[in-house]
Amino acid sequence: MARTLSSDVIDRAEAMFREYLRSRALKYTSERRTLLLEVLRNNEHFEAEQLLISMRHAGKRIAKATIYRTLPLLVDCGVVKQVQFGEKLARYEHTFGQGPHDHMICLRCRRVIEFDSAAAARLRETEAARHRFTAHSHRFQIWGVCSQCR
Amino acid sequence: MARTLSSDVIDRAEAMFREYLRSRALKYTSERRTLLLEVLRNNEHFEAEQLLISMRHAGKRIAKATIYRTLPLLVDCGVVKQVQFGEKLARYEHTFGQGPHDHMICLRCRRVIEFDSAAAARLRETEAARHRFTAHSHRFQIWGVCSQCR
DNA sequence: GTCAATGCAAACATTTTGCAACTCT
DNA sequence: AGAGTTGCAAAATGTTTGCATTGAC
Repeated sequence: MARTLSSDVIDRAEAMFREYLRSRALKYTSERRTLLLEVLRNNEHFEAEQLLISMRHAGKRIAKATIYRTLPLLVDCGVVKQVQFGEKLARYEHTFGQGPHDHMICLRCRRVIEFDSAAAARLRETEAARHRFTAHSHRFQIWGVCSQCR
Repeated sequence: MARTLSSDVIDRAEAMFREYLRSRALKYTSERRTLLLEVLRNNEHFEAEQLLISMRHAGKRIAKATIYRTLPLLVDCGVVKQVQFGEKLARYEHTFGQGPHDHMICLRCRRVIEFDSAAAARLRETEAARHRFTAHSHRFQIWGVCSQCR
């Protein structure tokens, strides 16, 4: 779940976030930095409430509203990606883990398996071209049963 | 949006729904039939609230709770599929339109373009096999800008 | 007649918003 | 100093639930 953070990742993420904020005349507050670090510590998929709880545990005070207001900024600057597994709540993952990937979700154990998305990205370009569409991103989710559950 | 319904579609959908209900000792009430017809009249993607409104317009009274309780049944019996475009609310589409397809969503105009999902289905089998996963379904969504918006 | 379904309103969960106090730049 | 940010609580959104009444089989 949490992992040791390489300072390299922190530096790159922080640079992206700061640059984004600066370009829009927004501020890099201590809450935003704290949240950024918390997000990077989460290797798995996380949600707003979870961030609040683990930050509280770590003794960092932050308002829920601030989390909800900051997450879109992190998405916008590319540090975080929204993933959604058909639930109502918003799930996120940071983009400094393994490379581009999509998700398989086991219907039995709810486990999420990540798989390389290179092929899906190629397919997306093919399909986009066919419809004169300019693709920016995609989401490919596969539901089924994982090997352990069979 | 709405269209002329072939009685063939109605018959097939009704058969699926009734059979499903019967097999679980559930009842085919007039509310459920009305909702089924309303769902079939929607060629585009729809949501719970929309169904309520158009039924009210047509003078059919139904409680919101009934809609929320019935939609999962329609999903379960295969008449309806849930599609989700990264919003919080649940969107659906009935399965009697064109064949299996996935969606491209224009970020500018929000238009949704459907495209044949045969290639995506093949890719899903390839990826599933690679991870010893048994795929049941998938969702492939592409975000970008449509031809009209460029 | 029985068991499930309905309507209604209240409860819920998640996310958004208004506003006064505060803090980066 | 000033514009953007925070925290808090209230509001909004979408969905679920409890319960008395109604209706399908």
